[in-house]
Amino acid sequence: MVRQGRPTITDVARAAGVSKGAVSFALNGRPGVAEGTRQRILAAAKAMGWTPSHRGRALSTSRAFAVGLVLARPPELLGADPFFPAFIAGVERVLAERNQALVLQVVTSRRAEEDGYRRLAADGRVDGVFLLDLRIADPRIALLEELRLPAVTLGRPDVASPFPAVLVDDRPGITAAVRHLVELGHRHVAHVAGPDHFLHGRARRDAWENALRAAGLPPGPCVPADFSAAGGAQATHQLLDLADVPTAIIYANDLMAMAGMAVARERGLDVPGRLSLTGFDDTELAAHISPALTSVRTDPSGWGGAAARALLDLIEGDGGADVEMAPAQLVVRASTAPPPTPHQSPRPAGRPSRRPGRSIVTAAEIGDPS
Amino acid sequence: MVRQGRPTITDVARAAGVSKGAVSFALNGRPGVAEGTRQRILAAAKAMGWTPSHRGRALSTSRAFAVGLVLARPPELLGADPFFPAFIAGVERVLAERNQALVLQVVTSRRAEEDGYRRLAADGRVDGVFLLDLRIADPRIALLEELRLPAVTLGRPDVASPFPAVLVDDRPGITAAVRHLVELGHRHVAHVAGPDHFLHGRARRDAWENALRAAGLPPGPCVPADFSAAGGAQATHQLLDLADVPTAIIYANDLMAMAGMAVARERGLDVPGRLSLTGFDDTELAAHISPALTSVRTDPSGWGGAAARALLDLIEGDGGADVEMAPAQLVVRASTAPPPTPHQSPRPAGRPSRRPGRSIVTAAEIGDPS
DNA sequence: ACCGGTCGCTAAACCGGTTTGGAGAATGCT
DNA sequence: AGCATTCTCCAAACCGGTTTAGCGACCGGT
Repeated sequence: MVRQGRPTITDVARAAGVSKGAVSFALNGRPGVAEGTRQRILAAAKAMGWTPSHRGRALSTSRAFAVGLVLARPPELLGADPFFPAFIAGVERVLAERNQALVLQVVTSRRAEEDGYRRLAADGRVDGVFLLDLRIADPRIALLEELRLPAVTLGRPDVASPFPAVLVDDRPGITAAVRHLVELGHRHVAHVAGPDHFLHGRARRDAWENALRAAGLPPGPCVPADFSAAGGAQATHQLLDLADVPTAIIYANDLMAMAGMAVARERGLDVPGRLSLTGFDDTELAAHISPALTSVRTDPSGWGGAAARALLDLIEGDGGADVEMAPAQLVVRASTAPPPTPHQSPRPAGRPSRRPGRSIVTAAEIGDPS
Repeated sequence: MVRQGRPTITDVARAAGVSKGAVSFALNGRPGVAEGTRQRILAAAKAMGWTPSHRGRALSTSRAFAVGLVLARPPELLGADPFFPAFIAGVERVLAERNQALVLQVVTSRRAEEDGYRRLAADGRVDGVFLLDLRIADPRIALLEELRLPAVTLGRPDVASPFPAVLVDDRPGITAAVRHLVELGHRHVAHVAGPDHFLHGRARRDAWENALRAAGLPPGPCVPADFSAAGGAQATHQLLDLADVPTAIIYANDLMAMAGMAVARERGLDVPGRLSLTGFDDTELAAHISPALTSVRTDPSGWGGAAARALLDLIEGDGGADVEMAPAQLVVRASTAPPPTPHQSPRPAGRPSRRPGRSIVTAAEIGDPS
């Protein structure tokens, strides 16, 4: 009689002439099974192509062998932001090694986001989750605690958090951008920020402000936007309508910077001749627009890998420590140049040299098209 | 004594004074349980906050209550392509309604892709999968058949397929783009295509070729690229290096078109004065670059929703029919204009009027910035 | 009053693993 | 040899649901 369907542990046990328990022990490398028997069992398993049923295992061990990610960005932004796919790719690389799966949830409203976590927890679909896009006084931390759902945050929350964090620091990149512009002679450096309630948006803005102050300059105007191209364009219009037009704008992401570049062009302002622009993310496209966009390179895929490792370690019981990631780096391209009216370049104290060092690299070094 | 952990069906049964079976029947709305008893059971369940364990149910019903998606694009492309996030968002909307989850796998090599499906099937993690980016003679169809994994394809495969398809047709969009350019007077319309092995890349190319022939024009040069900005830039260089430089280029996606626009600018070619360009996807950014990009709008989110519905129906047993989606639409913006040397506009037979009809819309109509 | 059928429910088997308690054999030690 | 210890393995319980077989009560019809 031909057995139909997948073989079960019982079939293997019968074939190897042992009990179910023995097969389980042999498979999981537990002691208490003679080496010869173990080999015989494994051979039988392989012969009949048996893989332990994930469902059976999940039930008996109360584990899901999966982790979750709830994305709560508006759909139009999701598509434009290169962050998530890269992050997820990094996550997957690690998960695949450990035979875990990623359960994704995309929601639009904040209310739905909470439900998303609740459902993930209630269904026991996942053993842990990633917490991205941290917000000021993020309520999700308490929620996850209440749900007893292990988590790893991307960035350090501003509230007490029991969860390990993957420490990403956007500030050095922004600081380097400001310094770069100041060195070029800019004195009116504006900022188009991300939404106020995001911790990372706030961090970029603070870094911009602090770097300007450190250079002895007053922070220029700052207008918060929403990371979308439309928002970037609108913010740029606002800045260029000011009486005292900035000579440089630091955008919180590439998408807004690219839209801003178009706005400048439409208004007849040469970039970088009259206006310098910098982005953030270093999208693939950044190097391929004209002029090529000076941007801050981050490593979302690396973050994803680190976050996945941290989360799995946390779930396994060991780990729980924060992991620090390399700081973001400025990539200098063609969208930045000295300002139009040649100021006496202020040369801030210490005059950071432009050598490609920790936080500034040139386009050529990273293989940009010539 | 306080029960710890989540209540189980046994707890509910005890509380309601009935057997496990009765609770199960009541919950699932099966006949054979008196109305009064049913109410009592449901009340007890609600009182103690019981939700049936997904794991227990999965084991006993041999269902995963989840569907899978294996993404096999190179990482750098994943980030740049707005397709996936939008598709996934559409999928999620439907899955959430039906209390199903999405298991995502991102792989890089084609070998890993096959393993991805095999693992998904072997682990029983999903009840079905989506099949995207169909290729010529796609081997995955046979693989999924062998794995007995229900699937829904996006587009109609070129091989016999037992799976329902969500029929998306990129061709009308490309056809409209060609017609638009021909109407403007272009006679040398080139194409920067996607990779040859993709069915949709091939379809766009065929549409381009056929539309030109239909207009009585010889197909211009066509260079296949890889959907990346770098690829688009390189392809554009190739085209502009030709002795007979085309006056218009149709790109298979926005990303390549944007990179191409930058290349043209760097070479001193005015867009659209000397060269007209069209994209595909209608990325958010397309409307916000300068000049704004004429592009073909698709509806990946709608496709995702339709695909999810089709897949769930297939899994449930009903359904299995193909579902047809609205054709892609051309959105005319500022990157297209009459060619430099004013040809006698050939006015192809029938002279399709430019009224915003089935497959052409103007930027204003879709709320583009003025 | 008897009989056949339907209704409402319970007990138990089942899905496919993991884990525990203990039996029996082999080994070590005196 | 006798006893304690260790090793190897099995049987059975368990995870939390679904599903089947079947039992008793109630119903209407003759």
